[in-house]
Amino acid sequence: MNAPKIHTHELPNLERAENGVVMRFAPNPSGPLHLGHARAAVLNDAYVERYGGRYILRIEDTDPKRVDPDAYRMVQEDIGWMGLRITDIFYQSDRFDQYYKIGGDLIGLGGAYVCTCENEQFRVLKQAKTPCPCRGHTIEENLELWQKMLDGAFYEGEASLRVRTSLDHPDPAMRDFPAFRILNEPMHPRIEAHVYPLMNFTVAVDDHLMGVTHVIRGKDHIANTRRQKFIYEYFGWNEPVYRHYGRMGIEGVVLSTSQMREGIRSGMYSGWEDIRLGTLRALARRGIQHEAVRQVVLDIGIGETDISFSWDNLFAKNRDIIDPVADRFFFVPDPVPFAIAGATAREAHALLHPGDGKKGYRTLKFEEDVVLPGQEFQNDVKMIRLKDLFNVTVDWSSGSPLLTYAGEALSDARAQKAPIVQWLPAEGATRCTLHSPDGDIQGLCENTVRTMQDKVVQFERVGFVRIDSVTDEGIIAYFCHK
RNA sequence: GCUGCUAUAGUGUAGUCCGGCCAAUCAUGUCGGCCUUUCACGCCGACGACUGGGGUUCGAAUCCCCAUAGCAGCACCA
Repeated sequence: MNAPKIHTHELPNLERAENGVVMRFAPNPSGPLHLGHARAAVLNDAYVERYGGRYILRIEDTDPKRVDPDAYRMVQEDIGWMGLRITDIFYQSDRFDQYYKIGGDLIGLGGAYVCTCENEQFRVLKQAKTPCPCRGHTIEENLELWQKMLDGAFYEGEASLRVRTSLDHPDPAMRDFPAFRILNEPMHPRIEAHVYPLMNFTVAVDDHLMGVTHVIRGKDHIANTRRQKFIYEYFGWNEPVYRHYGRMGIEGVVLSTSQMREGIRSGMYSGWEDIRLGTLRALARRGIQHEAVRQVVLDIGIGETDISFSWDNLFAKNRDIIDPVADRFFFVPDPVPFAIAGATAREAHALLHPGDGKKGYRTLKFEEDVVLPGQEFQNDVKMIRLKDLFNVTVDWSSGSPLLTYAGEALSDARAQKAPIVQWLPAEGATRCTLHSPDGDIQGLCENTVRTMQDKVVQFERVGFVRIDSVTDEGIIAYFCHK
């Protein structure tokens, strides 16, 4: 066995980071974390690790429509699984009073105005670079309207606070974007509010108040960064260093939380842990190690190129970690019973790990009746070696295969190019269902696997699996990768 | 439509800022071989890329221009 050769691309250095950094991971608690979150979380974590400093977890729960009360817990669990070195935790829902105050300050600076236009009407005016009537309010009028908003004088959609940018800005996305809105429902799970701040406002305010020095986030935030800079400018705050990495598409899975939620609701998926999902808990259930996720994310880096995530690359990292430590066991898919003629009862000893004899071996009793993988008999094999036991010849003359003891010598099996297959005693094996993304496989496995709950083992000639549960009914395992 | 970002092998990535050391790195993948009582691991070998077109230059993956493609934003989501 060799030490796992982990070589990961070095992340580029960050400017203005020599004296330490303050960075943040800021998820929306709408569901559990997935691979997309892991990228942001790990990248930031790695830089805090490199430069030293604080790593802030900021729960961005300012949209009650997109808050799942369970997600507060799930996000924490997922962060724990990833092993992030979080030093500070903030909930934006605890900070509304500050946002209101600073919103008022921004109005006082002439940087924001209360807009009571209809949304669609404003959109049209904006495209035409034309100010809406509300833009002409004086600061005093705005302050008054703002107070009315806070006092509940407006209903949902009737008023918003907009940041005054530049109406002839070439990018329509920059023109007078909203900072607060009014929402009458749903109720926020943690607080009572009807004036809700929007992310471009809270992010700018919080990044400043929390002393964030470096922001690493996806390219989809480039426009938001530019919007947030307007707020920095009004207040004269120092901007953090921004880096935006490219979009990451993931082959074969839905990453959108709302789509996953819908799939779960409709029964298409069993839950957030369904192994067909890209959630971290789904990966963990299959036996993907958090360190493999970290490595693959660091390997991908912070390039601005849009990329497609490759499961192969993740599996390779995971295999590097798992292969040296995973115990080996026999699993017989599609088990077919056979009686071996001419063999004497005995015990077979098979290494728990072929590269590490110190781990010892497991013992399998042979007493004439065994089960073998059905697919080994699809073509007319003449000889098979039962691994760690002996050779058998296969006689097809009666139509169905008859197996007869054919000696111990491995060299005979080699000479005959006999397949070496996993086997189990017909009496003394445990039922095992192996769930894989491609479907379920029924089979039998060694009884010892009963002691391996939550561990990742290798089913020889099948692949690495995680033992999910052990009951009187049998074992449930999840296929990880070859 | 407007605005912006990106463009190296099947996938990820190095090199691009400061042109020559790049007939382009490493990993993964695929194929072949060796090793092996697993179709795992390990070892050896092969395959495979600078989006296209102009320009600057003695010389361009690297600089400039144009084109094309992909992505994102233009939400009272994050």
